[in-house]
Amino acid sequence: MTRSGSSKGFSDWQPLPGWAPSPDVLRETLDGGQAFRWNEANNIWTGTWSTHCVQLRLGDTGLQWRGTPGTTAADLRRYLAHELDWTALTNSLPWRSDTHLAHCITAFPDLRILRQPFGETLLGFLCSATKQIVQIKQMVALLAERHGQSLPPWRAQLPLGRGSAGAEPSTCHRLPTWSEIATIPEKDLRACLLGFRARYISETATFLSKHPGWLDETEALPYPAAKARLMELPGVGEKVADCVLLFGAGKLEAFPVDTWVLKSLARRYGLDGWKPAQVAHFGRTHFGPLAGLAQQYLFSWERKFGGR
DNA sequence: CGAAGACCTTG
DNA sequence: AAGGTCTTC
Repeated sequence: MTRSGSSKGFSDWQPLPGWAPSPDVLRETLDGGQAFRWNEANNIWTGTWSTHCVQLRLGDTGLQWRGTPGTTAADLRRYLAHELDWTALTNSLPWRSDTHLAHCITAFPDLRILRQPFGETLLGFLCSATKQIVQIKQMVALLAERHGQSLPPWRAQLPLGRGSAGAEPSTCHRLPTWSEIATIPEKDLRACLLGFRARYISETATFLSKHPGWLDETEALPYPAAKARLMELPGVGEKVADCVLLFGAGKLEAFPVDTWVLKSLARRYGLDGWKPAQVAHFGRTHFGPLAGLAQQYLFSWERKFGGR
């Protein structure tokens, strides 16, 4: 390695104009439950999606990035949904008539919704049932490490003897594709700490490998049709389908109702005792066509400040 | 239909 | 109990 400033096969640091989140909001966006493949060390975030591995840091001049060869600024901008005007989108939420929403927005300025690869998002949220983010990240990391292709630029760069065990997680492996997962025995999936989710993932993989194009077609459908189709998959209910469409397809009208959103609406909107389906209906009508973005503000606030 | 239980595993 | 889904009373 002779290029100055590079390490582990990365390019040099480059500015990424157009987004200036605080450290907390950067963390909330990358590691707040939308995605499960970002890890922070020494104020540097390392993340992987598709065949891309990228690092982000907040310097004096703003957000900077570097990536493995083959990863362009355009790849990163797409992942970060950089082409959307998030200030304008947030401004169009009904915060003027909703003081709690206004409060949440103020608490997480510049929060945004990621645009992750559709299939990988599905895999992540199939792992998510009754699990916390740390555990979901653990499962996904094991899947990548044990069953995903390693990303070439990193392989030769890994230190032979690691100083501190586990300091660098599986960020140098891509996730296995659905066709690859279809060939993995269920017991090997369970060995990745998937538990009962292993059967869902295995059956989904079998279906998807027999129906090439099915995922792409689903992603391209309008929200209601896409959601109905996703819910045909084993292990995909309302909540998972909405998460996949919101975080992996840019469908900002999707309004996932998990325990945090349930708590938020019960506590801050007086919807105590309402069931998830009722809360979902309230959310879509009250927050409008960008309900998913509103959901993310409520979710982040409730998790960070709401307690219990 | 709507409310419980089961489903894996770990902190 | 944990960011659910599916099956069964």
